[in-house]
Amino acid sequence: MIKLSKKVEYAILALQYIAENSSKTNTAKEIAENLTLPYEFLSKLLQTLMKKGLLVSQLGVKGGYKLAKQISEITVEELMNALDERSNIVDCADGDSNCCSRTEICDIRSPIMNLQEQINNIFKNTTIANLKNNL
Amino acid sequence: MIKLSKKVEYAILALQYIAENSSKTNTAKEIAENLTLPYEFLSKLLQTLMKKGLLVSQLGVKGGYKLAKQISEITVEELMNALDERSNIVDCADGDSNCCSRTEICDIRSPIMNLQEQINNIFKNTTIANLKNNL
DNA sequence: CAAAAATACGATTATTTTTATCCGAATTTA
DNA sequence: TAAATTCGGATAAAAATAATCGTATTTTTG
Repeated sequence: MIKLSKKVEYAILALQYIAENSSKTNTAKEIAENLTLPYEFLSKLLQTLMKKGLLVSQLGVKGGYKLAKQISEITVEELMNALDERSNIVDCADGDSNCCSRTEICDIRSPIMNLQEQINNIFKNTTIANLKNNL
Repeated sequence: MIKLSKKVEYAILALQYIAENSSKTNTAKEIAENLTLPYEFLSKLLQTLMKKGLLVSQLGVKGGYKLAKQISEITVEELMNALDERSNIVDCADGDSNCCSRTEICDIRSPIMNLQEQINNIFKNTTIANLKNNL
């Protein structure tokens, strides 16, 4: 619980890899091999990032991916939003007021939402570029 | 992802309930009924909290649970530790240096650990008493 | 133009984690 | 001794996560 999914973890590594090799287009295969990540899974994930505007892709031979924006401009929050629908720490944090049977008497909702915001702020204030050693 | 487990959610509600009824011992059944939580599940959970020293239990008829310490003295971090083994956002954050094949070249480990600490601080600075409306 | 190297996309499967339940034993009170 | 309760182990069900498969489409290159 309270953990990053493999998707997010792999994506961070992949984005950093692409950033380091920004002079060329990087194929999913090459990235997977160099980072020792499952190709098919990574491939899906890159496609998602492309659709969400974090990557630009080129089809066909000589195809691959490039960054659509600098990794210093991509926050962890943005990445998580791109890869997963929700990042709510509790179900009712997403605005569904009838998420649980005790909604009317639920005393913890608003303070939990506050916790949520604090966590979001951390992810909002951390970029993919920040998540690297030896800066 | 990045969400509180039901265990933690139910435990927060239960601890607050017990705090509000601290003059008596509260049975798992009563708590479950009043909060509309699954009895068996809650029951297990309370037993765990007892073993971890957050609750005191009394066996037999007239048995039940009481707080072992004030909810203003129980942090969310303490509760999560009591209920779940780990609260690491990534697997390798728990000190296992061979958790992934890319450990030696993994650039993101230390910054991720930093993220981890920031999140832990939030949970460390929030008590169960804090997680209540209208304080 | 044909073959090869890629991404694109939908479906499906496998694995793990989370949530929930069942049952029998031990304890305490009345 | 019966009832109400916690205790503890095992198991099951459900959900989420992770991974794979197969096929189509696009593009380059020989």
